[in-house]
Amino acid sequence: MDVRTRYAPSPTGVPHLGNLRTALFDYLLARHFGGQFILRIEDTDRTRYDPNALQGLLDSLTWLGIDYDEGPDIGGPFGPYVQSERLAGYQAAAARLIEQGDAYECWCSSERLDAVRAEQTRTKQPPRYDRRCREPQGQREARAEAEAEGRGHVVRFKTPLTGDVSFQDAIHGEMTFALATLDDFVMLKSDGYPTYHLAYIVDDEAMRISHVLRGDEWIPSAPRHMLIYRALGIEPPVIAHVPRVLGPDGSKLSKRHGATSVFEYRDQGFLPEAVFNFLALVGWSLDDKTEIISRADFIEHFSLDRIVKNPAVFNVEKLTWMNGVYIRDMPEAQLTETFAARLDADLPASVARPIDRDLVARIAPLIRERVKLLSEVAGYCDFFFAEGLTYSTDELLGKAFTARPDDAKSALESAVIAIDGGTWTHDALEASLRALADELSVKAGDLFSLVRVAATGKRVTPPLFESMAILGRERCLERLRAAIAKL
RNA sequence: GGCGCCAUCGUCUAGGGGCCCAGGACGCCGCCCUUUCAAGGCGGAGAUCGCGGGUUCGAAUCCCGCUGGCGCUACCA
Repeated sequence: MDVRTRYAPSPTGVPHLGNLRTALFDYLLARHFGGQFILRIEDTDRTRYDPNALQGLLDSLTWLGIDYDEGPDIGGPFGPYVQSERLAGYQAAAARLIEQGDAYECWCSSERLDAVRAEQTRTKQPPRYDRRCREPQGQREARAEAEAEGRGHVVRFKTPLTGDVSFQDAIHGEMTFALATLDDFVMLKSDGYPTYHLAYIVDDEAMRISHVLRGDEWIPSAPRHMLIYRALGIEPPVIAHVPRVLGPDGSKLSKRHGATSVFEYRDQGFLPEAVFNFLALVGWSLDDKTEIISRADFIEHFSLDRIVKNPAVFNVEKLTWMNGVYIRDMPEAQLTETFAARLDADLPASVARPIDRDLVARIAPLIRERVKLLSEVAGYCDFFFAEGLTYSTDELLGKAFTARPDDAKSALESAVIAIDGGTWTHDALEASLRALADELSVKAGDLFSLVRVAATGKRVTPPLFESMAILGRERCLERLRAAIAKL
């Protein structure tokens, strides 16, 4: 069997991490079996439609490196890949179901539906459609009312009143539901658009989808879908209800938990490779110990039966750690390019553009193991680029010299003398300053801190002597003298 | 209210009757390394496997009940 999976998001806003995780599983499954991964846009809800969302959807997949074989922007043999352009198919399916006696027109007004539900809720009855239009008599009356008011109708599925429906879920196993608890759900809305239930089934069939992965909030709807498959004579695809991604408080991941959009993570400086790795590991694992897994290995080893059933809380801390791992493991050329691009965005306008690639290439090895997020890069190395340093005398003196600024001043003066004539290399600088500390009977660390702030304007920096070496003799001495002048 | 899903360290997870008085990772704590901060190394705390029954010589693992969390119950997906 050809494995064909799809990611079928609704263009209603910014792509959500939870959806993307499911998309990732779809992608991995398709690639694992050498099949196809399809992108389909489910824009059947005109009230929530956001014209800007499509681009976001596309961009999020591109950023994560999840490539699809068929989709709205690239076409494919089963297009169009946008549901609003496939209305005829849903309408035909609905018509066929009516003809078969598996569905019927419902002319009830939403006001009546609301009233019915309100009454049911009040009397502690399960709220659901009372099936007025399921009977010819009721339907005639409702239709007359509707036509008098100029309203249209919906098409509802005629759910059998008794019996069970069962289906096999690839993750949960066999599931059985009593039909008596279901109602006659809407398949086609009065605006002629289908609901999800009809639309996805018609499209999956048309697009030869073999596996459906979706959030487990769909489980309660699955029996309806089985009914439609049966009525339409369609062999259901493999269905896998995957656990959802939750916020730290155990509720649905949402805005108030922080970033839910990939773009926010991208902007904070997470690497797509890290997000990919992390996301693939929420709800799935390779074994009992492997955390860092390449895309190729995910594809090689991915399988539905290692997806867990329970929901997962999104753990940004672990993502952040993982991002650091990916930064540390990145090839140097790529690292330089990544850092440079980020610096280009983060460094103040006063720094000349383009950012000096050679300089970044020299700095990158010094800071790579300190950086967990790209957003931290500038903070670690802006002093290499900036001209004027801003720091307070307190910062300069630190704990060691706060009580004796004069000693600090003379120490810096001696430092200038000690290093000015020597060779300007890491080793030479360190040797001179260590000797000086000895000579002054000052702790090496204290002297280094003093020089560090003078040279970089910060108390926390990349390794001092390497930094000074990169800074160069002129700029470094100039900064030390500026520090002396402050004291 | 009805229907359903889920349940192992704070979090992500391994485990599928004896290998588990439960392994790994993040985070946390300590030590080492060390010019700051990291990274790295070593070590530690942290889970009576939600609770109660049952099956079994033996249960985190199988069964039942309960509890809890979550979801669905729309002309949203």
